[in-house]
Amino acid sequence: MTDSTDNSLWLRRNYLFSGLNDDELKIITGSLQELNLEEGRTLFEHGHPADRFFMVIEGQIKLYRLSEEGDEKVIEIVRPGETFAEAVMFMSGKLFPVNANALVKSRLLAIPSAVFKDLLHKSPDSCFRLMADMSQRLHKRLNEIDSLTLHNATYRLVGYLLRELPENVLQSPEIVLTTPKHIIASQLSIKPETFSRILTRLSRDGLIVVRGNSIVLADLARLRKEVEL
Amino acid sequence: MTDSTDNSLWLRRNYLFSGLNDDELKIITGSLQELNLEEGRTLFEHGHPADRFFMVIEGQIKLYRLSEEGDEKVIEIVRPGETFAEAVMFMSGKLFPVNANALVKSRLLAIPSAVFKDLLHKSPDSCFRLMADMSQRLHKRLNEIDSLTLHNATYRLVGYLLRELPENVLQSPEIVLTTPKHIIASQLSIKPETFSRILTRLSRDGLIVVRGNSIVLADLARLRKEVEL
DNA sequence: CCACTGCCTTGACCTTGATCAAACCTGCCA
DNA sequence: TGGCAGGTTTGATCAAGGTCAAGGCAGTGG
Repeated sequence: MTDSTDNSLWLRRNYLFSGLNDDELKIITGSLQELNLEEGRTLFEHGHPADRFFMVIEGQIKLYRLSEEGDEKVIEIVRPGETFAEAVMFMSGKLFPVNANALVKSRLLAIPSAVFKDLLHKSPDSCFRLMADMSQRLHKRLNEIDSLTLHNATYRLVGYLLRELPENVLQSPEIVLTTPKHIIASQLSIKPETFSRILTRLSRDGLIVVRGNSIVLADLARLRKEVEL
Repeated sequence: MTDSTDNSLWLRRNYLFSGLNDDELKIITGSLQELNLEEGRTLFEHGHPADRFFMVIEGQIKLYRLSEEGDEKVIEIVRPGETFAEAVMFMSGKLFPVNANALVKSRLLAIPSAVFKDLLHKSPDSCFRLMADMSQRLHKRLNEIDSLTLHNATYRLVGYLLRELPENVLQSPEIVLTTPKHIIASQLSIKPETFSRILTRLSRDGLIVVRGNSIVLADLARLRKEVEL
């Protein structure tokens, strides 16, 4: 059952909307649209006009770019609770800068930019939240450029594994990949073959143990050293 | 002679401050600090606390990252009229995400984040300007990631040349490099040797004519085709 | 006017990761 | 249950761009 109460709960949970009062929230929930996407369906395409942004409720949305030859670079996998394309409304032209499609059956909320913008106009506080959000994204992109230019494929992969590790390191350091390996590879700008080879090398050296989608970080200390130096 | 009148002119000229009324502008000009940097001097370092952001009045500021081994990746060259590090004030931690130093003798204005933030609190309009600014930067970074992962060194270099070309294509399509070639190379994530080799190849093929810092784009049509396909 | 320094170019060689091709799983559905 | 499809692994080879080393070419200051 998805009613607007559910939706406001989802919104509330996200930092972007956490400062809104009940009236403001009602304006948003009243204006938003629920979308259901089957696996593989396209949400929008690079260069198309954008008049709304999105929050994922369920599933996974793949944001990616294509080269002229059709090569795909995955920019991000958006997961439940997260928003995307909210910065587009401030771009001149307001065109989506990436393609988006559903990696698996997904449910999302579409928030009309105009409605949200109205709200921002009246609430510097919400502006500040959005700016915090944007500066964080900016920082993430900077770090990606850094790791693409200053570091090699192994570094990127090990960095990814360590970031995937939940906070409480106490329990057994196991990661379960929730996305096909070739998608993760593309996010890291590595070809699937190379991705696989790096995993087998790390296994051979005893740093990790791979079984299917499960990767146990067997030697955290050495893995950490790998990305520090 | 640099007085506060001069400074407000510089500010006014930048989109970020263009919406401020005279009182607001006076608050800023009253709080800002002028900095003079000799060639090669460091303005700030990656990871250091940030409580202000900057506008370049004169000179060139190099923003860059360093790897553990000391390799340098130039993120951006900031030129007169442009601001930088204004997004940092919204990051948790508020640490500079890059290093900054003066490529040549430079003069800049330092704007205290707290003062500007106060102003933003009272002016959604200014917030919108800043958000436009940030979303544009976000887009630029995305395009850089795109060209790093989906395109090769020649593509990046040709793209750079075409972007450097002034709007009025009528006049002779000559570019004068205002920065040492190895700095441009680093911006494009190319080694100086490779940069040089690509230039000589493009020359040999008749696409450009290089003489020192001057590059004439001799065959615009073919150059454009190079980046489209 | 010379020599020093920093930048750029050129050449020979090397390394990382890409490409191409084939085999291998594993889950799914007929 | 058998076969098909998608994803993954493995092997052999390739190529783009990096590395190392040596010269060349200014511009600058003594």
